[in-house]
Amino acid sequence: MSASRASTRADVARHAGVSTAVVSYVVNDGPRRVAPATAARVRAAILALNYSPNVNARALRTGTTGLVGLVVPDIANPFFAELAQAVELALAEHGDLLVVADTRTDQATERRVVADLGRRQLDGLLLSTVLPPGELRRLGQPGQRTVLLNVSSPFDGYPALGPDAEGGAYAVVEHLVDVHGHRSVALVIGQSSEPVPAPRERGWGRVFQDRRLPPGPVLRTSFGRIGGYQAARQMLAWRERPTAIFTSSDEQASGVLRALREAGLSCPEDVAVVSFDGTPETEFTSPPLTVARQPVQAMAAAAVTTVLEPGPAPGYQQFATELVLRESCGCVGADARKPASPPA
Amino acid sequence: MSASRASTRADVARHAGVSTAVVSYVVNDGPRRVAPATAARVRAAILALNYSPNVNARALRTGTTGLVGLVVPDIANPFFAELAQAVELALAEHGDLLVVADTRTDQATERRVVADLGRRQLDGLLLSTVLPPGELRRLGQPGQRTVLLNVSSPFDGYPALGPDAEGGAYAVVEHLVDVHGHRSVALVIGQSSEPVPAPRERGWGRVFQDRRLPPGPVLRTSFGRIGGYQAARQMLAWRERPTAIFTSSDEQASGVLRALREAGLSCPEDVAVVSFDGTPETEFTSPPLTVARQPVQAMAAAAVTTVLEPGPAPGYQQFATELVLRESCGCVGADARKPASPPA
DNA sequence: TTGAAAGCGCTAACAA
DNA sequence: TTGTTAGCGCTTTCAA
Repeated sequence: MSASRASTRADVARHAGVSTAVVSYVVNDGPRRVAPATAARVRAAILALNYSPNVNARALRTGTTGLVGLVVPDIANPFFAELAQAVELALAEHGDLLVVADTRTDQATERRVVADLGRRQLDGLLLSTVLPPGELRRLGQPGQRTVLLNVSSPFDGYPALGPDAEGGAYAVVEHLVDVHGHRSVALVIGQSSEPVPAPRERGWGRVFQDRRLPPGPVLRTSFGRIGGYQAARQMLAWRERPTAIFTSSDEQASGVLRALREAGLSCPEDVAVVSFDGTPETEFTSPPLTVARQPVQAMAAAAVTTVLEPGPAPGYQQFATELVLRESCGCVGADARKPASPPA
Repeated sequence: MSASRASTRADVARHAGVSTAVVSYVVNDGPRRVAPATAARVRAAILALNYSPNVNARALRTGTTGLVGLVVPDIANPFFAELAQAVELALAEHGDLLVVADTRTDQATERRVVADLGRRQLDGLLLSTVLPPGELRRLGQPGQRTVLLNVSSPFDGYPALGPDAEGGAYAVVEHLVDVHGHRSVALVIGQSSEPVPAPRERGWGRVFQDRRLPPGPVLRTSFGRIGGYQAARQMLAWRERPTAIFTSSDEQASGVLRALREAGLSCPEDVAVVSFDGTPETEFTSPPLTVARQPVQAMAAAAVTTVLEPGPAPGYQQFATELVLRESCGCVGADARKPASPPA
């Protein structure tokens, strides 16, 4: 209502009878010391005038904005939503703000967005990319420090971090094979832009390699729920349907579960399902999902530290996933919980 | 790697043999006209020097940052994640960036966050508040235009928008009563800080009022999955358990569904469940949920227009929800889809 | 059509 | 311990 013009440090200086430098020292708690009495007067003036520093002016002067960007393929995907939340929390502890950009898993959009943010003088950029590695390298160094998120191996030229996707996939598929006796596990995985098989695929494949078993079928589809749903429908139409499915994301698993249900099949009795991510909703699906859970909090904290910390960037930080056993693999009280289902 | 210092408009001016003003005219396409030949020279220089304007300097000069804040209680809640995505998309079309802040449904955190963002010279603030209305009013006018999101009635002092929550709740509960013949519907709703009953509660209540029926039981709990789960567990322990449940959020419904399943009850046969929000995952729950769906895209677009558009702020904009009928109320092919379940 | 220059609010080097 | 002041890079008025 009031404030026809916000007060500036000059107003405060005048009001307190000091110089603007002193105001600055008080506001920033340095770099010079200020006499307690003077400081008190300045603080009183700040309160009286309801002064708050102009962030843009400071940014112009210091070259730092207190803003960190996060670029993700799909913020509505529970995994990225959880990641964004964790990153925001970690940033808040540093007094920094989170700028979110969503690329809709589209390469062109990502190019535009990254170029855009590169021009913005953010203090750092956290990037979960869908661009092929080669192109990313050609991106050159944008103004700010960039950390790659959600990658599963060292990435030349950038600090990077992510889950041990191969290990996580191995563990959860191995569980299906060794504990539940499945001889074959179908893989539902997102379209990869890389020439090498994605880590989740490698982990899955290695389980069978190690046991000299033929790997199960591979279905490449989109990462979302629909992708999982379609992949499962396809498989259920086969003459010989798989007894177990490993999906590369929780959302795909959600789609698979729906397809199973529509087909009148029960999980885990008819088809076991396990997935990768372990977002909170996996505890609430029907049945609850056995997953390789990503340590989201830890990765977010590390990402923020890496992007904000001065000094030489660490190369690659890998995070172990956690195998969470629930009902969908056949482990926990699967029958006690389904008194309504027939003996089959 | 290179750029020991980014080039400035002065570098470009020198390179092109013009003044800095002309560079500015070219970059901003105004406010003065520039001779085509000159403009071409300037553009060449910009390319040659890989120049891009310093956003902070411009922000300082013009007082606008190209940043809009979004404050939500829980970005990991699928509804807010979807909202954030839609807002980001709408902002991107304006060339603006989204700053996200998460209050974890905590009033103290929200106070801090809003004060923080208020000092940041953002171009606008989109606020989904958990503060009591009175306090919000006392917040006074922050620097930027603030639009309240997710409110269901006019809010004195702020432009605001949100779903017709009362109408949506009414429609979905009415469906349960009129079409499926339930005489009583339990309400699972989030803790409200308001003295008046929340709109969703009013809509639910009015269904019974209109029919001179006693309303069903009310369970106040948290908005999340756990809240729904606990509320349902509680109800299932009652001597007479409800035949239908309306939850105030999809996440609560997810919790209810899990509790039902654990208790060996089937939905909708034993207990029907309907909810409010209609996030994408409700199509994938078991069974798929009948919901009052919020028009997220439309609300996000309106929010962005309202916060960015100059001129007098519109007062309150309300959006109708859409009744989406699926299986959880008992509507669609509920038996055709469950060939594995016994006749009961 | 273009150039010169003031000044946005702040920080920090330098002087006192 | 405090004051003075030069810019950070940009936009835009005013003059040419």
